[in-house]
Amino acid sequence: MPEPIESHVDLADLQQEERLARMRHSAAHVLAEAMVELMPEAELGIGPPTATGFYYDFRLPRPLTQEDLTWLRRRMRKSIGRRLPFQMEAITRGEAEGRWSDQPFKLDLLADLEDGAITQCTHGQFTDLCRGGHVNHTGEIPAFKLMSIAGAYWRGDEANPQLQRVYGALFETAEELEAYERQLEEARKRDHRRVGRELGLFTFSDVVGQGIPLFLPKGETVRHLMESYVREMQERTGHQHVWTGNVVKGQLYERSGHREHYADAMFPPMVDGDTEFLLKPMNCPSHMMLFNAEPHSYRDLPLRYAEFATLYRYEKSGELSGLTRVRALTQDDGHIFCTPDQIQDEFALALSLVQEALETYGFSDYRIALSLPDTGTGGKFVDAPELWEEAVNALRSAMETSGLEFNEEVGEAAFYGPKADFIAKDVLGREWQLSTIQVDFIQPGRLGCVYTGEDGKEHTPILLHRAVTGATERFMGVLIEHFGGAFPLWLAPVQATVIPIADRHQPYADEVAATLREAGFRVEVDARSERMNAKIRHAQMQKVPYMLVAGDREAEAGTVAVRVRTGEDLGAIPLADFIARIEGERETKALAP
RNA sequence: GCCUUCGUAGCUCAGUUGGAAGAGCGACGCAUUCGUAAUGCGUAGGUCGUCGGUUCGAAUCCGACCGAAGGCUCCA
Repeated sequence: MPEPIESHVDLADLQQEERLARMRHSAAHVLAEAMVELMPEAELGIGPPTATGFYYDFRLPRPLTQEDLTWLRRRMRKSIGRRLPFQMEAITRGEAEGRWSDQPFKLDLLADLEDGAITQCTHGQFTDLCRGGHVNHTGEIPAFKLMSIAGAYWRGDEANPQLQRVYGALFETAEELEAYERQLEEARKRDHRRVGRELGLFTFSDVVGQGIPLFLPKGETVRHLMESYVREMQERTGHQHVWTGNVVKGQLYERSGHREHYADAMFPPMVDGDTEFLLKPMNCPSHMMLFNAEPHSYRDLPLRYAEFATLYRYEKSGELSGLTRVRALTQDDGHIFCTPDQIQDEFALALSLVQEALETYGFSDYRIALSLPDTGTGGKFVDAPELWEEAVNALRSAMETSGLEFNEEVGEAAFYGPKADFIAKDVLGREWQLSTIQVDFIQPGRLGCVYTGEDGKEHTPILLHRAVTGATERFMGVLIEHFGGAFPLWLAPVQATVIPIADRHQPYADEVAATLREAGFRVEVDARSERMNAKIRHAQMQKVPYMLVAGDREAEAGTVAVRVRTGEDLGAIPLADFIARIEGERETKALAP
């Protein structure tokens, strides 16, 4: 008879995180119990806690329906009402294999477990292979809701069978659960796909193609401003801008090694006789060819090339998502050719550009991953241990000097070197990689890049790949959600709307607009035959930073009555004073008016 | 790519058992000339995603395709 091994825990004594994890994982057990009752043939996968609840994966004889979720929830409530104790027991491999002989996924899990470390958990009539971490009894499972049904591959691998995953949300109180649902609803309102349509920024066309965003005039204005900002920063820090076209012979990527590593992510080739052309999915090889166009001395280094390059990547259709995952993207790409002892300074310079940009956008909700090779296994990483070590040390040291917090992720490096990625979350909590800085000591050698050293001999440069904001499209998507569409003045596609109160004020409104345009501002006049209230409402919903009301009093005095997007009324201000105010705001790229 | 759900006007959506395609917002026109978040009246706008099938008859049922959303990471 197996021994009970988990003793009573006082939930109140636990850290909230641990307590929630126990509650969520326990709820997953109860879900599995209910599922087995609904469909006795169900094959069970895993049921871990998540950041907002839990899930459980099942292989089932038929697809789940909404009605099933309702039934499962009721059945779970029943178990919870019975306050069934969770009992952990150690069992032998033999016992486990006997119990789950008809449960292939449990047997698969069992194969990875050490003898003596096999435990199971029972509540009521239901027993699951389980490492532990529960509440004492089902009555301690608080407010939860079954949220959605999704497909998920066993162990996340598409070579494995696909299971049905039931997602649940779980919080300690009903109020918190409701707050979570309200927050989801709020997030949907900020979704960049929705805001992008409402503000007339971008669209998609079935006829043009999947994953190819089309930018409307206002969206292109924002794009252009974002890129101009990065261009200005790059010029200021010694980068030279270049341009290398959209199509490249496939042969180049064979030499660089990209074809071997990224073939799946490239559009199929265009064939001309016996030459293949590819839509350019990355710039590095092109920039190396630029480097090779001229002889270089060590005195030229570091040499910093930058390009706003439109790239094409054949992302899987199911992965495409708004502006954050597209097939046509524009990278603010840069390649820095340097000597090995310049790596650390150049990495630090790249870091400072990224930091400056993120700060300008008021962006603080991101994490930094330092991606390192999986030492020992070799595998996809090019074999050059001393170079890897040198590069990893330079990056670590630069990261530490910068004072930024970062996590090291082993095995995540690019095939050509280690890298640091800046990763932000969208409103739905999904993570997207933005800025990136990568060290490359492989490709320059493959593509024959050389410089003449102090010693008069040829040397191979080190290459730094870096993108300040990453892809303009993705960064814009994240920015739209970050600002909820209310861009700071310098970035707003329309910076002010002039609102004539009656038709007779239109000439003055036009005059105001002309003066503002002369000062370089983007201004619209709302000359519709609408009441002022309606025009204000429209400008508010379009998130225009300033509304300038022009009526008799203003026309008489040469002023504008200024309403800020925040709702604040600044009253009548001489036009020249208003211009001075917003010139300052534009100059400093102020986040708030 | 795969799983689930979905596709009706520019947008948000309604459309009963298969029996004459609807609303609000937006657009346009006319009237109104208004002081800080929606003036009134009117008009236009749809191959019901596409193609095929079942049927006397299809937005509705079936199939294929196209597209979109969520998921395929958080290790029993």
